[in-house]
This record gives sequence, C-alpha cells and structure tokens, in this order.
Amino acid sequence: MALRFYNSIKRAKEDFHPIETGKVGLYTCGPTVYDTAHIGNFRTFMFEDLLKRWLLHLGFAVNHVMNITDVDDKTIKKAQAQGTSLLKITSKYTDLFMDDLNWLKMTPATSYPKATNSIPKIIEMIEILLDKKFAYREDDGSVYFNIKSFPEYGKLTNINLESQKSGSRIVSDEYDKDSPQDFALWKGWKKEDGEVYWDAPWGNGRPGWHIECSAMSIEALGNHFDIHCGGVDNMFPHHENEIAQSQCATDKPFVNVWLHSEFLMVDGGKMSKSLGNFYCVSDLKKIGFSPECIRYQLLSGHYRTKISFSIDKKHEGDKVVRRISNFQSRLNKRNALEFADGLLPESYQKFKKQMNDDLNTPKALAVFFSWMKAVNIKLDQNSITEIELGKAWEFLTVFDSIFGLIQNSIAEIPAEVALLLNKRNKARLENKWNESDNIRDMLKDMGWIVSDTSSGQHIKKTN
RNA sequence: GGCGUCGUACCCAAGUGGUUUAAGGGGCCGGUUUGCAAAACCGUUAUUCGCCGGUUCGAAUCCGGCCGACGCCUCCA
Repeated sequence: MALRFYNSIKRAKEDFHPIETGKVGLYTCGPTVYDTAHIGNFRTFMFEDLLKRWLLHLGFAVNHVMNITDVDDKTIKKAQAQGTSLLKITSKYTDLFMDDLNWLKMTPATSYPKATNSIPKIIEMIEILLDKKFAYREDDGSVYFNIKSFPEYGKLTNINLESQKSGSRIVSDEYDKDSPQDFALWKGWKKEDGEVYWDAPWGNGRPGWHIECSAMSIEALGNHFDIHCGGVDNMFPHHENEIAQSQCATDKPFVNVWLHSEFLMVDGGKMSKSLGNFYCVSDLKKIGFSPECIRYQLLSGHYRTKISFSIDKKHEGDKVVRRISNFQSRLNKRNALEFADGLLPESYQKFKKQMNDDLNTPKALAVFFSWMKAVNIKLDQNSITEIELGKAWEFLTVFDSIFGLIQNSIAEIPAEVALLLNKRNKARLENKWNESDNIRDMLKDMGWIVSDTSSGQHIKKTN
C-alpha cells in the first residue's frame, strides 16, 4: 500500500509524493523557550519523531527542521520578571528541552534554527511583503499583514472571517491595525522591550508572532517543501498566517502536506500551561516513569485522536515495555541475531500497511502484538525454525527502530545492593530459603525488587 | 454565535456498508512454570457498538433527530 497521509488542508487522506524523489523536507513547529515543555507538548514532538522514523525506514532522506522560538512576548516577559537577559532565559529552556527530547529517545532534527538567528531573512520577507502591498506600516514602527489582500486566507481552517466573534484580543490590543484580524509581522519597539530589538528599515523592533516560522522554514527547506507539522492549536492562526505571508512573499505554493496532531487530555480537558493541569517530564521521572512507558502512552493512540494521559496507566505501559523487552531476551537466548539475514516475516507487511495508512499506530501495534504472541507460542513449544528466528529478530529490530519501546538501559546498581544480591545468590545455591527471603525483604525496603528468573536474579528499582 | 471532533467491554483503544456472528493492550479470572514470591508464557473475558427513528438484502459503519463529552475561533503542541 502506498504511503498516505491525512492532509489537513485537503481534509482527506492522499498519497504522498515528495517534491524531489527520495527526499523529504519536513518542518515541525518547535517550542517557544520561555518555560519547561510539558508532556502534552511532547505528544506532538513524539508524533513528528515517529513520522520521521517511518519516513527514514521507508528509505527517504529526511531533512528535518525544528525551530526554536527564542523571542516573543513570553520570553521577554520572563526575562524581565527574573531580572535577567533574554538569552539567559532562552538558552536555559532550550537546554532543558533538548535534555527532555533526548531522555524520551527522540531522534535529533537535522537542524534547530533559532528565531534570533534568522532576523535578516525575516526582514527580507517583510520588505517584500511591504513592496507588494500585502503589508503596511503603522506609526509605532510595527508592520501588519493585510489579510484582505490574500483571498485564500482561511483555507486551512475553513474560517470565514465575517462570521468570527470579536474576541477579547481585539479590545485589549495595544497596537494600531487597519483591520482587527490583521496580524503583526514586526512589532515596533516599546519601553517594556528593553534591550530586545533589532534594526529594520522601517524602525527598531522585533519579529511578530508567525513570521519566524516562515523565514526559518523557507531558509532551510526552500520556498516550497513537503511536510509541515504541528499541534491542532497551531492551525489557527499560526499556520494560516504562515501560509498567507509565505505565499504572498514567494508567489509559490508553500507546503504540500499539513499534518496536525491532536491534544493530550488530562482530567477530561486539554493539558495546558494556562490551565495548570500539566505534567513535565521531570514530574513523571520522579514518580518512576521510564521513557519507554511514556512513549507507549503517547504512541498507542492515533495521532489525530485526543488521548488521555494518566498516571494510572503507568502500569499498562510498564507491562507492555517489559513484555517486549522480555521477548527480545528470549530471542537473544536462541541466538536469533545469528540467523537474521534481512528477511522479514509476513506480519511485517501488515504492519507496514498500517503505518503507511496515515501512521495508524494502534493497528500497527495490534499486528505486532499478535505476531509476538504467535512467536512466543513457538518458542514455548520449541518448534521455531532458525529462519523464523532470524525473521523475528529482524522484525523486532525494525519495530523498535520505529517505536523505541525496548528497555535496554540497566539501572546503576549501588555496591551495597550488588553485595546483597551476591549473598542471596549464594544462599539460594545452598537452599537457604529463609536467608534468601530475608535478603529479598531487605532489598525491598531499600527500594529494589528482586525476581528469580530462569536466567538468575532480576533486579528492578521501585518508584 | 461560527467551525470541527468524538461517544465501542471494568479501563484504554482500533474498526467508517458484507472477509468483524467487533482488533490490540491493561485489568480480572483460569492454566503452565516455580522452594516461595514476583516475573514470564498461554487461555478466557462485548450477539454488541450513547439513545430513538430511517435507508439497505445487509449498518458500529450511511441519513435525520435527541442526549452527552471535547476542541478551535485569544499566546498555546
């Protein structure tokens, strides 16, 4: 089955054809680094990572660009509140973001351009828009995009401007605009901005809310590229505005495929900073979540449906991760790797079909689990052939290169714990069950759970 | 007010007209294994898809109505 995606702007699934054969230009809206990202933010980044991993698996050369928005109202406000520089704030939260990405086993983007490094391109684009009369200047040095000049405005989100309710934003807006829905390309310098400004032909100031994504994506991927991703909340106005300013500036179609991931819900509502109902990676780490467990929770629902995140589901993810990891060690014990020669089992074709169908991860996982069960039965019955072992190893390897659920990091075991384990092992060999059980209790009090498996003692940290 | 999504077992979650007399995961229960415990492995678990009506030879899947949940329209993944 051909690779298909649900293209938001078409509101339908369509076959994917890259502009340049074998290559994909992928732009994913990155974080605004004013605070720690929460797990809802990472749902989107995880989806984008999955998309990239799948494209890579299919053999595409992917140029993945994720921007870092390091100047806007919030970053400036935060820097002022903390009495520090914008750079200090943004580099702190950029570092934290990268640490979290890494911990969650996300594969790095090809590049992470920063808004503050793209000012020349931003200015260049605004100048073009001014020249072409798509934009206009105001007395305070700001520049606005005139949305009435772009007939296609609203195409992505099916928005009819006349029917929109006048929101509070318009009332409270401190800038002058011809039409309330026009958006800022450039915000003229104000006292509150302090040191934060750049020179532009029409006056000092800083980029508006959306232009940086257009500038960075076009700079890195060209005027017209394949895929642009983000969360559904970015559709309006962010992506709508990107389309308007980009197409008016370049006279080219901007993006072929728009992919939007749904929200992560918590307690029946969307997880968000403003509602205060969010978990950060560090919160989850503290209560014992592994990256694999989080990956499972975020990837086990389809990216276009709302999924609920819950602490109660930790057990579910843990168990799945354990089963798959255990499956790997079962295969390992049979030296499956030695028989692997690139052949894949039939189930892989089903798996591929599901992934190709708009990244249907729930179905792909179902295919994988059914297959794993069948192989487990053969392993139990000792009726598996060497060819099958090799194929199993290959499929498991492919599977994990996409989902990243196998836990191979063995926790650091403190010396005192290792000592007790040794002691217990000795006792067991001498059938001293009382001593063995006592040591197990001691370890439990210290926060370690020991299990006796056919391959010896297995130790795991409790939460 | 405008635009849009969803309602499937105890929980999560696929399936959008017949190959589904509804995937997969968790939980529960049962079995295998085991010094014990845990883990692992296997099996069982919805005649039914929010409610009502309609279309059809045939509907969870299409249409209409009702009820309920959620999202966007304002910075937000």
